[in-house]
Amino acid sequence: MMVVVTTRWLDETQLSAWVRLAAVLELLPGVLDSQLRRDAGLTHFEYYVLAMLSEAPDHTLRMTSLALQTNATLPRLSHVVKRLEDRGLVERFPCPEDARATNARLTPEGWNKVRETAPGHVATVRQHVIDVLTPEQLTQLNAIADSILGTLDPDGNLAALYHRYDASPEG
Amino acid sequence: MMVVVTTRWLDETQLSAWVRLAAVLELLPGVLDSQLRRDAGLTHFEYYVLAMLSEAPDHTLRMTSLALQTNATLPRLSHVVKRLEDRGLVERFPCPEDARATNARLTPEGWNKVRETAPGHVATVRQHVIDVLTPEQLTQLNAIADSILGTLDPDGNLAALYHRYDASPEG
DNA sequence: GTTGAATGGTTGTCGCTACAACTATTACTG
DNA sequence: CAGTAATAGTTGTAGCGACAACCATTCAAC
Repeated sequence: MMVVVTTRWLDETQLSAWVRLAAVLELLPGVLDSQLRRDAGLTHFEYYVLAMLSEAPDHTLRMTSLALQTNATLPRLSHVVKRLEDRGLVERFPCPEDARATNARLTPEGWNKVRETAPGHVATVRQHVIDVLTPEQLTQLNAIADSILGTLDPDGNLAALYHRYDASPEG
Repeated sequence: MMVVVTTRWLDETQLSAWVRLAAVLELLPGVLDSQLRRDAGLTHFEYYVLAMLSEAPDHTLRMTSLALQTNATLPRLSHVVKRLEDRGLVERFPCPEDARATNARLTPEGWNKVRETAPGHVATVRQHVIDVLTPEQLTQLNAIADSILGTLDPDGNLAALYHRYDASPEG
């Protein structure tokens, strides 16, 4: 028995929306990455890792949680954290409650790095996304991205983060 | 003289929209890549290259044009096309008009590959983007992505593409 | 309380991409 | 019509991420 499934192609509006979204997907990460590399010597992913830690209680997270929140595999995270550790931005220590687990904690230098780096990053996000959209469009984008994430990230693992980094001594 | 520039942080709506968009940026490419790797043995970028060629007159493009349309550096494209050539999906030949230039052309096998692969790719795009949005949202997304691309891709280099691949002998 | 399975991480290897260096052809400039 | 600059592309090297293999610890079963 031969089964033929006819493809539902995209109409003009659908195609147009997808092509544009695909272009954003292709270009925006590179722009964010370039700015961070240039101004802070950090990959976007490295910055993301530091930012997640800076939001966590005691600036500490278990590797597994961190991997989940950053959409990284454990091996990848392990490599990245090792490099950040070599640079003195993060430190690792065994988790007291579970001897299998490892905690990653921001060092004071790492915390400073995040606070120094955040403004430039936010400015870039503003320049290319926030400030080119109307308040109405921002609301729409919220709903649109939310719908898309419904299938991509049903548990909302990546929804944390992106707070403010004030100049106050205590975060 | 010391200059202090106070950062304009994001308000709640802005932050929410950005976090969600960032999550989509992080997750969607992986999903597209996985499907293509699994079902066609192609990277998303490789598929993109083949797709661009399939849209071009005579299924042929100069390396530079192809690089521009796919947002790739020339070295990267050179490596990728070499691999595709080894697999028999693409062939390279010197450009008649300019002896410096190289043309890349889809082979019949490459053209078949694109037509075989397109339906699954479109289905994935539908599943995660098109079909989870209302027609109204698709229109909104069009305008939003357009605004963002205004700063990212002012010349519209990536705006081509994503047509249909019918079963008819001639494309 | 052992045994087997599941969890939490690390390390090693391969493939892909960025960057730099290089070659070859064409376009400017006087 | 030289000589220089700009364009078009390839190749080599280094770094990052995916995947597999591996070790250690905890949990589950009986």
